Amino acid sequence: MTLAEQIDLSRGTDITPEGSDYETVRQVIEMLTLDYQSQPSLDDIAERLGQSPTQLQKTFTRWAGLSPKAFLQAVTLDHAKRLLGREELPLLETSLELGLSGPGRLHDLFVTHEAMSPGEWKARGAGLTIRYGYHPSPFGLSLVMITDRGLAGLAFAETGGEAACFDDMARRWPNAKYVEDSEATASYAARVFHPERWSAEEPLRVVLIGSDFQIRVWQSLLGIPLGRAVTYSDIAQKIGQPTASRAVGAAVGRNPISFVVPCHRALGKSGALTGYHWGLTRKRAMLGWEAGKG
DNA sequence: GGAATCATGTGAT
DNA sequence: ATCACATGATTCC
Repeated sequence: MTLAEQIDLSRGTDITPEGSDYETVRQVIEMLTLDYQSQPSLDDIAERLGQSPTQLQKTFTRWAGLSPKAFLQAVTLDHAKRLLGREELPLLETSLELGLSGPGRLHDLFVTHEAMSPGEWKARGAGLTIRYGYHPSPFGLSLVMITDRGLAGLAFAETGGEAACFDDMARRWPNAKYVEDSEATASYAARVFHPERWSAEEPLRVVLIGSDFQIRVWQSLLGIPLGRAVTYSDIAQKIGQPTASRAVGAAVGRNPISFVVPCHRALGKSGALTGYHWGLTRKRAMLGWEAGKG
């Protein structure tokens, strides 16, 4: 299925130009990653994509608000290390400090989160109705899942992989009742990828469905401001289990509300992007995209 | 710089 | 019980 067809399929969302640009961005990131030894230039890449460098320039500025050069820099290990920062400020202080510099910098104050009780978690979604729909996004086709308490799931489908994506999500809460309803999910989809539309007055409402440990990890992810990143061991320290960094990695990997709960801002201690449930390319794309917002 | 190896907590089976 | 991990530190080359 082509991207244009996917966008046609989506109902009730505004069709953003960013949505159709992702395919180009994805290919560029993959070429850079696969051929990192040969260091392909922008001209090389444009040629291989059958585009002119000028077209590519336009695509990047439209998609990320960044020139190709700045975008490529944003995707390097050096940049990731900078995101980690040097100083050892506790996360909350850091975010409050950065929050003073303007709207859109803060993450957690503009997202209200509510956790399911342990009992509800153990019931594996029994008694819960989850409505879902597919919508275009800057990072490919997204699957949005909501309950009446808020956004419960956000996932990404590869082209033609909608069913696999749905299964991946539905397995997490196997006893829930699933109803396709993209009219209901459209209002979430319209805001999720526009963090500048989140506000303290009208926060994005999310509901975390997971184990106690997972919820502690996900809450701590919500404290990472735009333009910053933390390591898995930072999170382990923060939740008071300093030797559990690997368990943190596992919990981060099971974050059901990707992007909104910014699990892409968790990196290895070296700055390496050690993994991403929806593909490392997408993690790079998110960090590059955010580099244009900060 | 790797590659190999170890200690490690959580959640699924 | 056992196993797979989106880790990280250490110890070899």
